[in-house]
Amino acid sequence: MTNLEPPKARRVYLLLRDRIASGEYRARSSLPSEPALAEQNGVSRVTVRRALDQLASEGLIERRPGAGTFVKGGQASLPMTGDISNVLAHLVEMGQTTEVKLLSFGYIVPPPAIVEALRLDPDERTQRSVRLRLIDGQPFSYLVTNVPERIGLSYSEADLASTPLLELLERSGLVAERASQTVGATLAGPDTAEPLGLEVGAALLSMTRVVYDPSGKGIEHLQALYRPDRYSFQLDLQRTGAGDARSWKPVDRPRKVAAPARSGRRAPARRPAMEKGSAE
Amino acid sequence: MTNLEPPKARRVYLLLRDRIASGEYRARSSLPSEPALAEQNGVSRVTVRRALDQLASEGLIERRPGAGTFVKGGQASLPMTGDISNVLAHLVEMGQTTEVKLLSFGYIVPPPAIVEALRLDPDERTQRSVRLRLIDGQPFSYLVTNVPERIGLSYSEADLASTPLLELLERSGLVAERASQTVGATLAGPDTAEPLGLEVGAALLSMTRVVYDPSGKGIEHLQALYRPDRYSFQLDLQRTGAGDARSWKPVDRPRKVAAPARSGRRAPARRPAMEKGSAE
DNA sequence: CACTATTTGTCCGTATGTATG
DNA sequence: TCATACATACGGACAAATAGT
Repeated sequence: MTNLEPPKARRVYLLLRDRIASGEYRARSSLPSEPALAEQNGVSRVTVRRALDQLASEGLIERRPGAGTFVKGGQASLPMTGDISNVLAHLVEMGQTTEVKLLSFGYIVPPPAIVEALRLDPDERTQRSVRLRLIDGQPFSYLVTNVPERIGLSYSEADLASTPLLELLERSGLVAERASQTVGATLAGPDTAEPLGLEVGAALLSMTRVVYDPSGKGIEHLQALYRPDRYSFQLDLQRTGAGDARSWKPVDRPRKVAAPARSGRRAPARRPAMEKGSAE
Repeated sequence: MTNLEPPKARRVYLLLRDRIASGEYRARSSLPSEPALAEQNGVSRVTVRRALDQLASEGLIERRPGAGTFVKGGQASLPMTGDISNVLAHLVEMGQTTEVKLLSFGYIVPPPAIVEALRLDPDERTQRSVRLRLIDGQPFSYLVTNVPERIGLSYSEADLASTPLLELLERSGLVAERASQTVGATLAGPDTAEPLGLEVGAALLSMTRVVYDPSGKGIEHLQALYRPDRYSFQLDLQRTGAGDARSWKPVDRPRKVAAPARSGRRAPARRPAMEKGSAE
C-alpha cells in the first residue's frame, strides 16, 4: 500500500488558509507563533514555515520578524457569479462579454454515459468540442460539449468560437424544451488545470447539463468546469405564499445583496458582481 | 522558494482518473502499458505504478499480470441530489431521513464577513454551531451556522441535533422572507476533511446561504460543505413561452432523467437518486 | 506444443526532496 | 544551519504470467 498523501506542509497550509478565510484568525491580528503551530499540528517548525511561506507568497499573511505573522485582510476580488436559475437565458450577453478559445473539435463515437444521457442510437456519433471561456483574458471555464452528429453539422467550426452553442442550435431550428443540470465539485487534473491556469489538484466547480428537445431526444450534453475563484453560481429565493405554505420561488437577483463566498469560504465583499452573468 | 507541489504520482493518478471518468478510456478495454504511460507523462515506471496502485485500490481499474490493466466499468453509486431551487422546502423530510451530529456550539463575536452578510450591529454576537449531517451513517455535509444571538436563544442546543434550523426559526415566530445562495467549490482542509471522512485536499462542493426576514435583517448564515460523491445539486428547467420569448422556469424534477455526474465527471447512471433530497 | 513479444510484478542502487531534532 | 531518517522518484534488470503466432 503506497501512500499518495499530500506533503505535511500542505496539510498545515490548507488548515491555516481555511482558518483565515473563515475568520477564525481575524484580519490584522496575529497568528500563533511558529513553535506553537508546530506543536498544535504535531509537525516540526520547518514544516510550519513552509506552509507560512506559501501563505505569504499568496499575500494572505504578512510576516514581521520579531513581531509575529499577521493576517492581511482585504482584496481577493469576488468571482463573477452566474445565476443558476437563469443559466440559459443570457447566453448572448455572455457571448459578448467573454471570449472563447476552441481547444479541440471533432466527431467521435461517444462514451456510454453520453449515449445514455442524450438517448442516442447505439452507434450514433457526436460532435465533441472543447472550449475555454475567458473574461478579461483570464480563463474561467473549461467546456466539453457533445452534440449529436446530424445537429452538429448544421454550423461551422468557426461559429463555435464566436457564438454560444444554444444560439447556434436555435438558429438551426431546434427547440430546447427541457434541460437538466447537476452541480458538483472535482479536482483539476493536468488536462483541465493547464488551460485554466491552475495547479493540478485545485478545486473545480463542475456542472453537467443535458438539453432536450420537445420529443425528449437529447440536443446537447455539456460538461463544464469552473475556477471557483472566478465563477460561482448564485440563486436568490423569495418566499411565496404566507404562513404555513412553505414555498420558495427563484427570483431574478432582487438587489445587490452582500453575499460573499471566496472560493467556498467567506470573504469581504468588494467588487460588484457581474450584473447578469450566466451559463457556461 | 519551496515547492509544495503534489507528488508526481498524483498528477498521473488524477490524469488517468479523469480520462477514465470521461470515457476516454473505455470500460473493459485496456489502458496503455506501464512503460507507455511512463514515457507519455515523462515519469518513471514506478511512478506510474504508484498511480495505478491508487486507482486499483479504489476499484477503478483491474490489473492482470501479463495481460495489461483494464478499466472496470460499473457502478460507483450516484450521489444523492438536492434540488437547488427547492433547497429550503423539504427540510423536514430531510430531517427525518438523515441524522445530525452537533460538533460544536457556542456564542462568538462573528468575523466581519458574517457581520456584513447578516447586517448585524457592530458588536452583536452570534450563535455559532457546527453540524455534521449523515445519511445511512455516512457523513455528507459539514455545516457552519451563524445566527444572531437573540434569535439563537429561542431554542436549545439539543434541538439543533434533532430539528432543521429553519424549522426552529419558524417556531420562534420568525419569518424567512428571502434567501441568497452561492455555490462554489473548495479543497478540504484537516478541519473539514476529518469529520467528512475524506483525505485532506479532496474536492468539496460549497454553498453559502443567507436568510433574511421581511425587514431585511439577516436571520441565518450558513456555510455548507458537501462531499461531491455523496451530494450534488440538481436543477431541472422547463421552457416557458414559445418562439422567441427565451425564458426558462425551474421545474420540480419532472421525471427521473438519466442525468449522471460522478464527482464532476460523467459516469454510468445506475442507482436511482433520492426522491426529494434537499438542503443542508 | 513450443516460441515470442508484451505486460505486470519484484528487486536493486542511487539521487533528490521532505521532515525531524 | 547541520546531520539524520525516510519517502519519493529514477533507471535498470529480471522473473512470471499472458496472448498470439
